[in-house]
Amino acid sequence: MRGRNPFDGKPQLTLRDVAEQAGVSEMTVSRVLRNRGDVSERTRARVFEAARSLGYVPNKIAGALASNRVNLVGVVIPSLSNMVFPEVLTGIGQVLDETELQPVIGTSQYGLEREETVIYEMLSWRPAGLIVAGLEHTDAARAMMAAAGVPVVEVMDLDGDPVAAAVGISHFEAGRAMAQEIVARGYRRIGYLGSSSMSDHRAQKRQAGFEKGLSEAGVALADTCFYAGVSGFGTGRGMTKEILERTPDLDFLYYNTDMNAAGGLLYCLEQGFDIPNQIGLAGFNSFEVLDGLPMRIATMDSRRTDIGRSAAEIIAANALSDEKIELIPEFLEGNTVRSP
Amino acid sequence: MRGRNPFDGKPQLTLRDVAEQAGVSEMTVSRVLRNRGDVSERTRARVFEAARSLGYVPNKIAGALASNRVNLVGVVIPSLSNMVFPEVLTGIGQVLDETELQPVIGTSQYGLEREETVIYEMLSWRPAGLIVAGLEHTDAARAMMAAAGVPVVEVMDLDGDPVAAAVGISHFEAGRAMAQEIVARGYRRIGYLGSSSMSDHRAQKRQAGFEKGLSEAGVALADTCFYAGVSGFGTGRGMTKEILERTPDLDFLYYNTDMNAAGGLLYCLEQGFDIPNQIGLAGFNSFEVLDGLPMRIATMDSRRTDIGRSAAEIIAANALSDEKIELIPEFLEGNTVRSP
DNA sequence: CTGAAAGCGCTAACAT
DNA sequence: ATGTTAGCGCTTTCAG
Repeated sequence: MRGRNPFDGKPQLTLRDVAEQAGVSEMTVSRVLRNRGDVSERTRARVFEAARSLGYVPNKIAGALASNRVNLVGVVIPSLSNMVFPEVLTGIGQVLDETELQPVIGTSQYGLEREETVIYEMLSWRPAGLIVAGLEHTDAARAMMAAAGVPVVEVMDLDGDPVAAAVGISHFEAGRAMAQEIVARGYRRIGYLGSSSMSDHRAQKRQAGFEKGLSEAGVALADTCFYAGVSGFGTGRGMTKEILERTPDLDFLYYNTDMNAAGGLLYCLEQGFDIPNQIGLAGFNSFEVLDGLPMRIATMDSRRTDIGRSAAEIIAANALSDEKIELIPEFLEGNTVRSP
Repeated sequence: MRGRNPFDGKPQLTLRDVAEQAGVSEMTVSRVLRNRGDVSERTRARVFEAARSLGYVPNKIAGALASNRVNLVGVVIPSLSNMVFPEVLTGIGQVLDETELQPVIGTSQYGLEREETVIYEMLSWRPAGLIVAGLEHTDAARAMMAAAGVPVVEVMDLDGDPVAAAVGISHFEAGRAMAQEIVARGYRRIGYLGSSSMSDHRAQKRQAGFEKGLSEAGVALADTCFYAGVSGFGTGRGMTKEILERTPDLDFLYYNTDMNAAGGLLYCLEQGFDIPNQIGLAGFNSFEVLDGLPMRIATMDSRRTDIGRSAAEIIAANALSDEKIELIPEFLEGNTVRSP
């Protein structure tokens, strides 16, 4: 019985019921309820009254089938627990709220197989568009996206080969730019702290770009530290303690996210380190919630809301485009790095 | 053209196409693709191959209309930006992942009118169930929920009059219990710091319960401080500074959420206050991300994941129940309060 | 094990 | 300004 609707025995109200109640045809009711075509004011009022009094709720399934229109936009992200994704959704929502379109969210839990399933399920509802986080997908998922017949936008990342349109930043370049900033400020004994998960492709790319940037400046990464599990103050604190005990002469710590950096910052302050002189810190992802820490962590704003807005605009324009929109992350100096 | 599907000119594949390709009837294809009824192994293989090679994606809209079944569960929450709601979604997801059901998320942005619209839109897709955060709704929304004909569960809160089933905690009692803990630990000059928004009904209830608990112990709230906007370290820090400058002899600060409490904690530590002796702090909502702060904030776990799981179980059982499930929040002592 | 017919509730297109 | 007709793509039901 699972998933049975409506509850057996309680038939749903149809246009016909409203039409009878109002003494007009189904078609007229349909027009009134959708504000289509000319209907006399008198009839309008009668229909609305009939619908209201019966508690009629239209059946969008039937409407969608008949009209071949669905006002849903599928959005596939890895998770809602990582704050970056709700922020992308905020941007999407800002734009779609101005339209008839509604986002429908699905999560892949960082699994490519699962992502494929979610995309398949979403497309089976024939949405008006699809927004998918990241560029890494199974072949089948890419094929579905390519054949969707509606606007598809991949978001967050531009380091790779998008199926269709894409909006994001280059995480590789973001890492590289951070390396340049750090080296320019005189740091030389640099550690990287990040996730051991291979599924965080964007963090991987930042790390690669970071190492590239360092090596271009003739600096080698002095040490790395990885964690399994979720980012957070405890994680950042633990990693920081570990890497500094192993390599005490580090003068800079670059974290995969500000959440971990915040934990590291608190640890370093407790240890009495002189930040940013003795040791500097930087993260990624500028989280508003962290304003109010004892120091402002140097970071790079990944422009998540802008990315969401931009992707939603492509969908709203019903543009079957394959344009790539590269946003440039903003370096926020904070006060955990020395001046250049 | 907005919302038009599929893209004009690219007709969607139908069962008929697959049937022709496989040389069987539409009905047989339908059976194979849904694993229904007996189909010979040979036919199955042929059909799967045909579907795969064509890249066929079933049309759930047509399927839902014909079968009167929809495997979607509507979930209406105020926002995704406040971490408590994604955590409820996590619990819902854990349970629904074991079934055919899929959550579809809608946000009300803390607006009752908007919530009504979202509920209406969701019900118009004839979902298999509906989960709505909170007990405060417009009359129209309550009427729709009552007449939905599918399981409806209100979550998070039990202080009020649910339409049907409800799972949550009593925020009033949570506030009251916290007051008792604080008074039992000898604090007497107590301040409350929270949101000025009337839309956060649950925080309002906690505050009311808190004041009730204090007055039962013969203690009056010494001061209050409210903010507009979002919770975060900066907000908590700012409120804390303000209330302590105005009422320097406070010996306890109770915050509406751990996020604000964390900002307050950092401020108090910087000021050199002796926590928990000179001043104690407590919040609400135990966020894992905060593990790793210099001290563990006393708080109450609002059992958000359990709430989500429990609500999803009612939906998954297709139970048109009106049972109320009260979960009891757990007091977590941390080390920002004295021992009793 | 497979197929044919009927229709889900609504809307596009064409009347009037 | 309103009504009529014919499906949308699928599943249910009933026949074989």
